[in-house]
Amino acid sequence: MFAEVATQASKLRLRRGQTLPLSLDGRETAFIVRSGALVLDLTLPGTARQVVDLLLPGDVLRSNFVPSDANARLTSVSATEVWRLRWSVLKALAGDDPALAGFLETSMAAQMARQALHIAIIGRLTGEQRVATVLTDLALRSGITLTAGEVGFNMPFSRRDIADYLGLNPDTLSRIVSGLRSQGILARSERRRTVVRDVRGLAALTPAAQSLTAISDSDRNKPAAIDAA
Amino acid sequence: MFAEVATQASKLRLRRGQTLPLSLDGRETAFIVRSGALVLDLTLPGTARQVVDLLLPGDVLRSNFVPSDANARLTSVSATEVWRLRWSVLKALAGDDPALAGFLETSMAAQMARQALHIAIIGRLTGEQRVATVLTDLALRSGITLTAGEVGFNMPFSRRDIADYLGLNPDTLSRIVSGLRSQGILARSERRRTVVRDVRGLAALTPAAQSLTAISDSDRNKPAAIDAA
DNA sequence: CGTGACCTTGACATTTCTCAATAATGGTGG
DNA sequence: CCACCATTATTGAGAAATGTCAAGGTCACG
Repeated sequence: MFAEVATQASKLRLRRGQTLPLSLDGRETAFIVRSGALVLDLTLPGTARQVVDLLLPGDVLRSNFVPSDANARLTSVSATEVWRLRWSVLKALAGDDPALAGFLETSMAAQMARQALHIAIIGRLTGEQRVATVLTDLALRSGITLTAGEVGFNMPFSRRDIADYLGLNPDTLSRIVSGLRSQGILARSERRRTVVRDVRGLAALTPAAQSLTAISDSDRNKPAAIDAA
Repeated sequence: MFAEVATQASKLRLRRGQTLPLSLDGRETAFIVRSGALVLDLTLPGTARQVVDLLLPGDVLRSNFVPSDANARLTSVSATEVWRLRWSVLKALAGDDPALAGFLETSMAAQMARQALHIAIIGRLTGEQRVATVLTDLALRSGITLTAGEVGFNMPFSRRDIADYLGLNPDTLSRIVSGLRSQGILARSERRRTVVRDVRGLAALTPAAQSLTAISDSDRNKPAAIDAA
């Protein structure tokens, strides 16, 4: 379904750490993540940065989804392929292709719902609950079952990225992760990879487990996932 | 521009405290706030509720903007008029009316941007900064200038609503508000009304002042505001 | 004029942050 | 392939912010 989009988009290949400008010559821009991972962050004056979204393959971002004036950045955290095009162009394509229009609308609604959940997570969960939540989320979105109860996934995000996503300090996050390891929930894993030893135990720690599963299930039907599979 | 929508929507009049179901017979629903104020909240199992959005006249909400499985509620906090219709119907109307389509798209992008800001506020600001932020926001969105530097606005939201919006507890919020009063930034005001004595002083307390002003300025151009004026 | 909801405030508990020291990791040039 | 360096991660101790609990006050409404 992305064939038409592919002809119109610039295909950007980014290395770890590269930052993309959010808008091109002041006009609204759309980004489609094809592979790798990026973070969208926002830094209010005088405060620590806040990661607003972790973007994985299939995610769509519009520059207007970010407060226009704010100091927002889109940064790749691994080798990444991103398609970029003017929003007006993508919208025109969607006008001719109901499947694409539906995909964009669903994707956007899902993103909004995800943001709402993110607010509840940051606003109301304890540190440990937040960490359990993001790990569960990543496991659902990009995990591979290793053995019964064990799931592994790539972890392109640094401690700082995850901490900033959760509204915690890196120090606090590190302590919490150590705690999860000593509880036997996480394995002592390599740098850019996480292994969850006890998926049920992890899920039991997060009040959002059910919501995440629901979002994940509805995502499985989305064209991008099928397209990528 | 809402003439056509008006013929299709059910016009709901709610009293303070009434809760609306978010979806009608399982299908996606759209709400347009015409007067009054509502809160959209979300409660993860075993945690305090989190208010995800404060809805004021002109705001548009779609039921899919909320995690489907989550325990979400839309509650009126004052006498309110809300238009409700199926999203499919509203979408069809937008298909025939580019102005409406544009309005919906802008409104949605603004809402997403607002959510992103909300995440940064909850994730990274101190209690006092959060309170200053929400007061500035309300002053910009619904305030009336009284004298130079003084702005008044209706405050339909309870302490609990605001606390839940900011991810604080009501006790802490109350302490912070008392502190702002003793600093001379807020006036000792009536129950459902707030008077800001020193708008500049208040704005100086929030790192998000500039972002809020930017959003507010772009909002002034939106049809609903003009329409309501 | 009594009742319940909402708000304020104090004392204390808990969580998270800050700062600093140390360790581990990954990339680079010799 | 190794030594070095910058970056990232871990951990401890103490500080600061926020939460919890409890008591009392205020307000609106019947």
